[in-house]
Amino acid sequence: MRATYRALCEHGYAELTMRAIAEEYGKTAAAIHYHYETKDELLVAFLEYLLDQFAEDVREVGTDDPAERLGALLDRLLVERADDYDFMVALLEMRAQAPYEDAIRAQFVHNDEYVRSLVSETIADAMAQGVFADDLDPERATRALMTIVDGARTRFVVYGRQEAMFVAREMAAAYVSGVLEA
Amino acid sequence: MRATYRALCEHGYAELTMRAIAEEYGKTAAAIHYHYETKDELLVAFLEYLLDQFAEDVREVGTDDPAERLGALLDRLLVERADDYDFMVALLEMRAQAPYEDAIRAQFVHNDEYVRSLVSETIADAMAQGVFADDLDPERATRALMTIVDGARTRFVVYGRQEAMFVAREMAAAYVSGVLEA
DNA sequence: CCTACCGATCGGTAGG
DNA sequence: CCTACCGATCGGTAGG
Repeated sequence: MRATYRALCEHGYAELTMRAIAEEYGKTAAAIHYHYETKDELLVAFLEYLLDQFAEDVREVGTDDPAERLGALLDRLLVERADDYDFMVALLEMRAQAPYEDAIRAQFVHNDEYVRSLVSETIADAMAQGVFADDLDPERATRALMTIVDGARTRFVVYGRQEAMFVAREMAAAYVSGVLEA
Repeated sequence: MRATYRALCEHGYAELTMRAIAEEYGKTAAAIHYHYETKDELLVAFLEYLLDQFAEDVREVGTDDPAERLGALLDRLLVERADDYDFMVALLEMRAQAPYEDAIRAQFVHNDEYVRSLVSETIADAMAQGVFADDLDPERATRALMTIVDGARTRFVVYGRQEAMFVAREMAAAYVSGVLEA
């Protein structure tokens, strides 16, 4: 998985070969086929590995106070990823395969549902405590926030500007205080 | 260019071959090399063709009233693209190459600067008219709106859900009325 | 712009 | 998990 990650970062998905992965692995290409029957199977396993790191990252936010917790979640999703350009590149490379590989799209859908449930429940908690407006649709607000997150990641990778993540964090904060707390 | 577009939509960037493009073109692969020396050169020309369609789309927004014009721009960037899944897929496929091809990244940067200038000037006009708050940073507000736009496009393609575009349009509207007009 | 073809490289496998 | 190798396909070109 780590060898696949390094090979993907170096070559990009379009130029990713079993031989390049094997080189990072320090073994031959045949050795990889011993563990994974096909290239497709390897890449599906790799995406699971990649997305698990995302899920772990947001799952371990331990704050209880809902408003504070929402801020911590947004920090995890935006600020703490601003240092890892390679990771964001790897993510976009895999995302671009979703329209052509159902198994890959399904993994992204599943991961997105998980992250959204964490955010959505936090917003619902804040509403219950009266910190947020009482006429919100938590799922809709969550989708709005995830749109910011995915926009920042895309812009970070395409334009190579880390700043995109901080602009997004500010914007998310403005949305929370300007719309959710209204 | 049209043949390249069709071949890209059908196969994705990673599986895009000169032969597949030639088949859509209705000629042989050698015929393409008569017009473009290399595959890279063809794809750079193709991206210019693709991004020109975007630029044309937003350039022709003719409304004068700044607040109305900003709404029209956002409609062009979000709502009117909600019917063209293939176009958004083609865009993401090319975007994923930006980290590995400087020429491609440069084209995206240039296009983004152009679109942002249109939005930014409209926001500045609205401020001058007193419709928007007088302490805004138009460029910063524009980056925020573009983050929503790019997030929606990415989510539309990755999750295959057109709804992402409409959620983003609502969110952009909430940002305009909740932050810019505040 | 086609026919015919090139060397290089691809994903994958047999046999050990 | 390696050596050795397979058929298929890649981007690109010579000659017309």
